[in-house]
This record gives sequence, C-alpha cells and structure tokens, in this order.
Amino acid sequence: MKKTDINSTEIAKLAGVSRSTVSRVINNYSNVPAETREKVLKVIQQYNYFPNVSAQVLAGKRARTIGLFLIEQGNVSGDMLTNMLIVSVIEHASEHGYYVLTHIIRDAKDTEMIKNVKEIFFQRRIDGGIFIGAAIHEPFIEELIDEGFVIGIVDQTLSDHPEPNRIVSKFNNDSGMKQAVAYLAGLGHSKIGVINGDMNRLSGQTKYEGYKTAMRMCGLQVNPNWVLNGDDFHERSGYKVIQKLMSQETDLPTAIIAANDSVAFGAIRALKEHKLRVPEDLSIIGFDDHALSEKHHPALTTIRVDFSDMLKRMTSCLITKIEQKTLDIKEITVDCSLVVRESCRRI
Amino acid sequence: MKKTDINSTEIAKLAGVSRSTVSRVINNYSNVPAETREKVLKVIQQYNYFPNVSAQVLAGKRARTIGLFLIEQGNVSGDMLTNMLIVSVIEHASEHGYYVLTHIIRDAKDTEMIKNVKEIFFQRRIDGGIFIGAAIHEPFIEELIDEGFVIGIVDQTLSDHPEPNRIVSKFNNDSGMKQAVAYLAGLGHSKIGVINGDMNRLSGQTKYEGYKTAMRMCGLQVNPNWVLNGDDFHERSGYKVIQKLMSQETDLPTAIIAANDSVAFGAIRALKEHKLRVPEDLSIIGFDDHALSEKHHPALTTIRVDFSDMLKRMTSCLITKIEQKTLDIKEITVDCSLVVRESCRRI
DNA sequence: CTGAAAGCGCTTACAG
DNA sequence: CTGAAAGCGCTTACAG
Repeated sequence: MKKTDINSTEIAKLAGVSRSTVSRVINNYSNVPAETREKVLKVIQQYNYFPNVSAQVLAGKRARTIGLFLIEQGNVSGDMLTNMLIVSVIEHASEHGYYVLTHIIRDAKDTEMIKNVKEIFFQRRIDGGIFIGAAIHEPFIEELIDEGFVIGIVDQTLSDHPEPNRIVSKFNNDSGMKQAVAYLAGLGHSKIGVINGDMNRLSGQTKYEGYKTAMRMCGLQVNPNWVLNGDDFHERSGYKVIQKLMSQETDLPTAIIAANDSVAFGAIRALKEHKLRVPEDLSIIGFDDHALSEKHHPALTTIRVDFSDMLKRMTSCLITKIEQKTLDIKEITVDCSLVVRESCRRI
Repeated sequence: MKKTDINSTEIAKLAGVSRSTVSRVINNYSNVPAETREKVLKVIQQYNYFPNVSAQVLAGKRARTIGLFLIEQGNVSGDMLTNMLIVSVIEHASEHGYYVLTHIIRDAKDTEMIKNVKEIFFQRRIDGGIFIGAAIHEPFIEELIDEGFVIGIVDQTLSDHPEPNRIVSKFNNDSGMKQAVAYLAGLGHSKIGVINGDMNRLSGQTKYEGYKTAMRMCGLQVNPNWVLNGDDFHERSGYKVIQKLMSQETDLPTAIIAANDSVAFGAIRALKEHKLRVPEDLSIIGFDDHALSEKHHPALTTIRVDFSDMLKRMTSCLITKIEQKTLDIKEITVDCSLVVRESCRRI
C-alpha cells in the first residue's frame, strides 16, 4: 500500500510548475502569486507530501531539532522532576515547531559517552542543545561552545562567559536560603543545620554559601557539626548523611535545611529509623517543591522553584538564538519562594 | 574558534585518498586494507570529523532515530511512570546506537496534531516509531502502517493485523485479574468491585473482561453496582467514581480492584474523605506497581507490570525490524504478578 | 583495492 | 514572477 515516495519533482510536475516554485511555496516566499501558491498547495495536500528533512538540512535549512542532555548517574527514571523537565522542553519546543532529541549522559567523565554527545552536534542532528545536571565546569560543554554550537546550560552563571552562543539559567538560591533560615528563625530555631548537595554543581555551592550568609544575617552561628556534606542531590545522600550524624556523639540541631526535597526525604527516612519524628523532634525544610513533597508524611515545607517555567524560557531563548534573531537575555534567573507545610514546628 | 566544518573531501585530501575510500572506512567496508584504514581513521580522529547525518540519510543510510509518541491528554509531566517509559526507550535505543525523538500527542483527535505526527514520519526524521497510550483503533496509526513505516504499539494485539511492519506488546491482564480476585477471595472477600479504566484502550477492556472471568472462576457474583466506570487511567478518575458511588444509596463492596495504581490512589483519597479507611473498611488492589505505590499510605497491594522490560524488548524489536533483519517475534507479551502490601485485609 | 561519477531531495542565487 | 542550474555532503554501483 506504501505510496512510493513522492518528491518535489513529482509535485512540480503535477502542479505544472518547476521545483523552484514548489520550494518557494513551501518556504513561504513572498514573490509567489496567490494563484500559483494555491495550485501548488493543493497538490501538496492531495499527495500528502512532506519535504524530506535531510535534503532540506543539507541544502541549508535548520534541522528544527534541539538536543536535551540529562547528566544523571543514577536512576533518572525514578524521578518525577526529571520527567517534568523533559516534558517541559518537549512541549515548549513543539510550540516553536521544534523537535527534541533526548539523551542521557550517565557519566560525564566517560570518554566514549562524551564522544557520543559531540557526535550528535557534529553530525548536525540538532541545531542546539540544553544541558541539565552539568558540573560547574564541564570541559566537553565548553568545547561545544567554542565550536560555535548554541548551548543552554541549566544552573550556571554567565559571569565570565561572554560567548554569544551560551545561554544559562541560574537559581536564586541565596534568596531561597534566606527565606528558609528566616522562617526557621521566626519559629524560634537557632540550631539550624544544612545538608549540602553536590558541590561540583553550582547549586551545591550557592546553596551552601546562601545558608552561611543567611545565618549570619539572622545573627545565628553555623555549627560545623551540623554542616552535613552529602554526595549529590538524591534521597540516598540525605539518608546517609543523617545516619552518619546519628552515629556521632554530637548535639543535634533543631532544624535542618536540605539541599533539595529528595535529600530531605532521605533525611527524614533516616531520622525515622532513629525514632526521631519530623517535625516534633526535628524540623526539616527542602528545596524544589518536588511533586511528592505535598503527599509526603509529613508534608514537606520547602522552597519552591518553578522548573517548568525556567525550561520554557530556556527553550525559547535557545530557539531564538538558533534562529539568529537578536537575543537580549542570555541569562535566565529563577526565583523561588517558601511553601509552608508540616515539616517544621515552632520551638 | 569554530573550526570551519570539515567534510569528507577534506579528510580525503588530508589522508591522500578519495572520498570513496573515506566513506568505505566510515562504513566499515571489508575491502579496505588495514593500513589505508588506519591512515584515514587517524585523520578522522585528529580533525574530530563526524559525517553529516543529513547527507548520509539522503544518500540512503538510516537516520538511526526512532520516534516515541506519548498519547496523553493531561499531565504527562506529573507521572513517574511516563518518565520511566521515556527513559527506558532512550536508554535501550542508545544501546543500539539509535537516538529518540520524543513527541507528545495531547489529543489524538486533533487533525493538526495528527498532521504533525505524520510529518515526522514522512519527512524521514525517524526510521520508525513507538506509540504509547493509543486507543484500540487509531486511524492515523493504521495509515502510517499502511504507508510501510515500522511501528510499535504498546497495549495492542496482533490478531488480525498481519502487517510485517507492525510490532505490538500486550499485557496479560487476564492473569493479573485472576491473581487479584484469587488473592481477595483467599482473604475471604466475595463482594468485590472493579473500577474500569479507559474502555477505548485495550487494557481497559481486557482488565474488565479479566475481572468478569476471574469472578466467575472463583464462583463469585459480579454486582453491577460495583462495576464503576472511570474515564481513564488517572487519579482523578478513581476519585470521581468513588464519590459517585458514595452518593448513591447502595451497599458497598468489601474490596475493589482499580484499573491501575493511580486510579487506586484517587479512590483511596475519596474514601478517606468519606471517613472510610483502607484496608480496615475496604480493601483495594491496583495495577502497575507505580513507583509511589510502595510509599503510599497505606502501601498499595498491586499487580506489578514490568514496563521497563517491555519497552526494552519493544525498542529492540523495532530496531531489528528497521534494520531489516528477520524478526520472528512481533508480539511481545508482558506478564504480571501480585505484590502484596497493606491495602487489603482478611475479613 | 580504489577512484570518478551519479544520485539522494532539497534550496537559492542567478538570469530573464 | 519563474525556471535552469549549482550545490549541500554523503554513499555506492561501476569500471578498472
């Protein structure tokens, strides 16, 4: 039943024009009279003709595809947040008529994997790419930028990176931490600990810096015993870090701010195992407002970040840049705000 | 800094051979002496050359890209299951050296959206596609199959669809329902209701059929009042259906089997609002073993389905078929098994 | 074993 | 307003 592939030559013949004209119609050239246009369009419709995208790209058009690169060692598949990120990019790209090729980078240190990523760009499969989960300095991404590819990086600053083909989005973690500490201080807490995330990531660092600043602003002491260094932003990290804390003979803080909600879940799980209740015995605040936070027991008080909106903006900026339109904003800033639920109590 | 794009002509020149030979090396032709091969490869490495994929495709190679189409009206982004599905396909395709273009179909009835989907195939962006969430009979998918595209459909049977380019995966819902009913019967339940899912989907129908059969096998009566017809497979549907049941003056069942876990969550939420506890007042069994089911309160007893494995197999089959290798299995059957947790009690 | 040449299906200056 | 032609970067029979 397969219709033998029809091409522009066929369409031209059927419409009684040249391939040039067919192409002009497809590409909306203004110098085609309405009549001719209609005639050609009719044939195109009728024969269900869609121009071969490879031929178009080879002839100089864009692939209208962007790459979405998720750098995640572990269980990408388990996290709802990841899903939201993927879907946000897909849907917003789709609004601009772009497609997205999603790629997972399990290990940004693996040469083979990096080669695969580069290949995607050099093969011209995509017009640009968005990276999520990258370390502060990721050499292979820098190379791609040097090569002139349009690159969006989540959780980075522009600061000393003036390349016009770099787009970044950064989180206002400073503000988030200030809100968290202020809220806890307001509840009467002064013994406030923190669980750090991945310090190779910008958010890992800015959250910790934000925490220290916020504590100082509130006139509170940072107790080094309560600065818990997690490995990453996952549940397990929060769990491990609390286990370690409990195994030591130190005083406990009355409240802990976790690097994100997943980490907070892990921390709460560990606390439970030690018969410590949240918030009765210890207050916990997370970051992100993960889809589960609301349903968690206890419902998690957290600093909400609108990832969906961020990715929407990032996707738009990327596409704007790809299409060479002038792009004024190349740094997207994402604000955050406290969501009070049930994991903190007044003392 | 952007290296001006290097192409096969350049490589040929640098290696002192013809473009033909460069191409032969790239495509692993056997008739290239090791020496020549090394020489060319060295230059390729050195100049970071990757063949332009559009040119390759235009010249007759495959795009090495598959499409993943998710048909989902509502909140695709909220569901962890969806995420797992996406990631499974991406990772398994990646193992075969394929990329995946993910596309979301919000409304399979929308002509514009359907046109977009067809376009992806006709433009030759992809070598084949996998559809998840399709109705039993989806005309536009049938058209694509008629056109000869290699298509994988999740939750369909092959039965009277003998096309060689159709691959399906079906769930053994019959077995799942038998296990669910048997388990409940074993706990002493005889008043067992069911919440149906989307009856336009194969699983919607087979689950209901399976339920009826299983009840009969166990010598139990199906009470029509306890056959609750949900709209789809989402949380809200389970909620609505229970609200409706409670607003009627009918006897309640002692146990309910939900079309899937999300529906079960919704049902439990509604029951809670009516001060009915699970499992004390009513037992509930779900389907899927959603990532949340374990963490749910109460932890949900469910029929586990290994989606990840299914998609892995489907992806492999699709790619095998794309590469024209002989494909013996074109129908993947997925078994399921009861996972006992805390949402059912003995009566 | 290897090169010259045709061809894949488009787009777009160029000329009229 | 429109067609003939060159060109995009590959692959692969074909001929040697």
